[in-house]
Amino acid sequence: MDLSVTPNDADQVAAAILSWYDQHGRKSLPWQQNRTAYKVWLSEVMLQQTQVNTVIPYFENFITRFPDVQTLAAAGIDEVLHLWTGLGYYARARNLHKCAQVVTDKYKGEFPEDPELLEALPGIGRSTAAAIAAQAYNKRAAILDGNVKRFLARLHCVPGWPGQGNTLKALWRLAEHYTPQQRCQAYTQAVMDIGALVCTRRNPKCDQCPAERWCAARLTASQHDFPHSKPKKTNPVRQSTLYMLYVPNSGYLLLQRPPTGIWGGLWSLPDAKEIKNLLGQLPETEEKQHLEHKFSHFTLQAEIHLCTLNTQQNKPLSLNIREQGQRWYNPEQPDNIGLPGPIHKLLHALRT
DNA sequence: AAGTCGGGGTT
DNA sequence: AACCCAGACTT
Repeated sequence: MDLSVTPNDADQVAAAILSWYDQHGRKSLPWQQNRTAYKVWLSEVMLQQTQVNTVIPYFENFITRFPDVQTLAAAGIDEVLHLWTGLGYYARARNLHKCAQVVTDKYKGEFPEDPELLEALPGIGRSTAAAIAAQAYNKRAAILDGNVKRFLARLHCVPGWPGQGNTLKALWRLAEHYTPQQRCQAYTQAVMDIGALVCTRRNPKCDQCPAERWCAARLTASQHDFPHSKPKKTNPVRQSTLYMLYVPNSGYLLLQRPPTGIWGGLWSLPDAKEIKNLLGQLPETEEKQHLEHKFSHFTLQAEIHLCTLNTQQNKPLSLNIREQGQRWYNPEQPDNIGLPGPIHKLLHALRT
């Protein structure tokens, strides 16, 4: 690893990157139009571990429904999760909602400019705080997302994979080193664009890169060795039994999942234990389906039991009382709630 | 430091 | 099928 750079080098590299940005950088992304701190923040949170093209329609939906931070703060969490459904990492949506309320109440609806204050807000870490400060307020702050990690790891042949402590520390040091005092908004966008469009994971377009002449990996033809890839491990399989409990004229029973854990805050099907708590016994199954869903860190295999309850059996479920965390879901008149993709698919697959 | 938390795009 | 994506948060 070559950390023997001087401030003078950093200025030259930053100047080349800024010049590249003026010619080739992205300037028409939705959150770059009529830029506000609210739009920058919303986009940055959505873009955490999520690709640009995936985010765009969600961003548009959110801006239409919640045009400002006060509107988002005043909304119900179920509607926020509903609009977030499919984006994944639902803690982001809960933190987003909470953050909107803090900004509305504590900061009178104006996001702070200081990265340290931004980082204290829920759902905003070091890189996102810097991105908001730089993009919304043109403040000098270094970002380090996946794009920049790859770009810097190659530029200096930084060993190790970025999840490792010392590797991450070296990358942050480089990120701070190259971030210029001036035009930080453009620079920040530029390094992300270079990572996304030029210094790609495979087949990087080094001949188009403004930092080619300084790149240690390019010099040694070792672009493909950096950054080192994450050590892989096999994902476990978790098995479960879920019930599609149907009550005529009401719908399917859904339970709200606890705020933390998988599908946190979303509405899902009850498992056998939950059904037994509610009914005292397991109902007779009419039909079974198999569900397999792959998460990034485990595979879910579930047996789906279809059951219909007659009116007499309804009583233990307090049909006429809307219990906290329980609801009846009618696929023909769906509620605006957060519903995991595979559960939504199950509930809407029974079209006759 | 390691684990948890999604769903989708790309190859 | 494997790998990664505009990471944050908990343990």
